[in-house]
Amino acid sequence: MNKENKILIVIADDHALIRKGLKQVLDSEPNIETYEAENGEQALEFIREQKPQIAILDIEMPKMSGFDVAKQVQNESINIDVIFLTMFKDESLFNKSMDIGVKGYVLKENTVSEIINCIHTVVKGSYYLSPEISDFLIKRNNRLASSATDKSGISLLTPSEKNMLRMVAMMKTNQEIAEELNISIKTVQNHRSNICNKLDLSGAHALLKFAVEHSSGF
Amino acid sequence: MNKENKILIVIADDHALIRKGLKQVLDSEPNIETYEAENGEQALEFIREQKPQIAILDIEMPKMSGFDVAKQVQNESINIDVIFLTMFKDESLFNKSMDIGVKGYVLKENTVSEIINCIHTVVKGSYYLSPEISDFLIKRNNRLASSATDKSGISLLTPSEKNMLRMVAMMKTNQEIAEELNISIKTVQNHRSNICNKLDLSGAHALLKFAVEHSSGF
DNA sequence: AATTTAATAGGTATAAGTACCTATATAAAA
DNA sequence: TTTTATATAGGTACTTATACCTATTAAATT
Repeated sequence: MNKENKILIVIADDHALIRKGLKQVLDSEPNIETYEAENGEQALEFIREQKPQIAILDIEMPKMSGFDVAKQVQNESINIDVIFLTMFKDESLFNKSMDIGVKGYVLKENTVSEIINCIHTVVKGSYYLSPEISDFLIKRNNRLASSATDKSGISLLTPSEKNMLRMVAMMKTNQEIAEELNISIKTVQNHRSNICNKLDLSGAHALLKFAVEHSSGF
Repeated sequence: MNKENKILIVIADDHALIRKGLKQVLDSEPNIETYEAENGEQALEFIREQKPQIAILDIEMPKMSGFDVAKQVQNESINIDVIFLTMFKDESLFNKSMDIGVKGYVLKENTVSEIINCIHTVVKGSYYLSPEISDFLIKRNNRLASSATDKSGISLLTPSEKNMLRMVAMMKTNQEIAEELNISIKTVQNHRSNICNKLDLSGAHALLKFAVEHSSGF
């Protein structure tokens, strides 16, 4: 089954030089067809109309950033793999990118062959990150998996409060927790309230979110 | 302060060809000194006696695997950065490697320049992974169950329903989702209802629980 | 042309969680 | 001994989510 009829790729970067260079590299590949956009708006328009399989987006762009394009694409449930091409090794930017489902994250400082590699990897359904970025990912992973980054305030909690958190993390309802511990549901609610105050949490599901994200740390 | 007096590196691989090639590449770098070992035992012996800063270990080796060397080094609390050089993109092997504190993971199929890059990154205190490997880490991070758990019925969902699930997994409230997508909260509620029916979920937090646990699968 | 699916939006009722209070018994600490 | 921290329980008001309903529009299928 030859399904690679042609991979249609939109390239969005406000620097003509990078855009042209990238286009030249990609055009030398068989089965790849490219379209250029010089800002996010143009890219999004093309994505909506032509439905390319892949979007290679510069993050920093006028009118609409690559980040905004990726978010919008996700909101509209458009089936496209997004690859970010950026100059900055910014950790929080990277984390946000992962949150909105970006499949590839390549640094401009890297070799041109890397972007080809990235495209092939993403087409196969995998993620691709520049190795310099993988450090962030490991840290991110370790943050979720270890109590070393314990500055969250969990140490302020009493034993029963920690126990409560454990059960909240299992997504048990207050009623279920109350029954399991043979205490009143009001007690459970009070514990939750107290925990929220100690951890400075507020709003719907705030505690549940915290509990799930830190479930390894208590 | 010139702290790079010389980086001492031990290379352990049972294939002389790879060993020599690697040595040649590294010796062309300034400030790097190499020692060769043709199996894990030799490598460990050298590590104990000469305390090199970095060990580049093939995982598959006779007598003692690179994996065993890394574990032993960790047990003896020897201060050394371990880089695995391997042929296999094996996910469980990679996960185990992360658990024993390996700092770099490079595939042999990759360019020789990658290993140089890896060494510099590791020396600076960061992690380095071949991009093909970072995919594993992302999956690990997304706390995925295997693709076998894919039988959960997610394939029954429409694109907007999957999108809804993504946002539910981020623990956004219906109100927040509605605002972000510029649709009525009732639409959001209906989507949730439909998803619950399709996935045969019911009860408090059932959807949220599902979404969080399967957040890698959509 | 008729039917189905997807996305949209509304109604009504109930259940669950959050916010902010008070209050008591007990054990540990100042 | 008085104070403080912890675990317990209740009240009240409000917000959010769930469970079933109906219904319209557009797009895709039959």
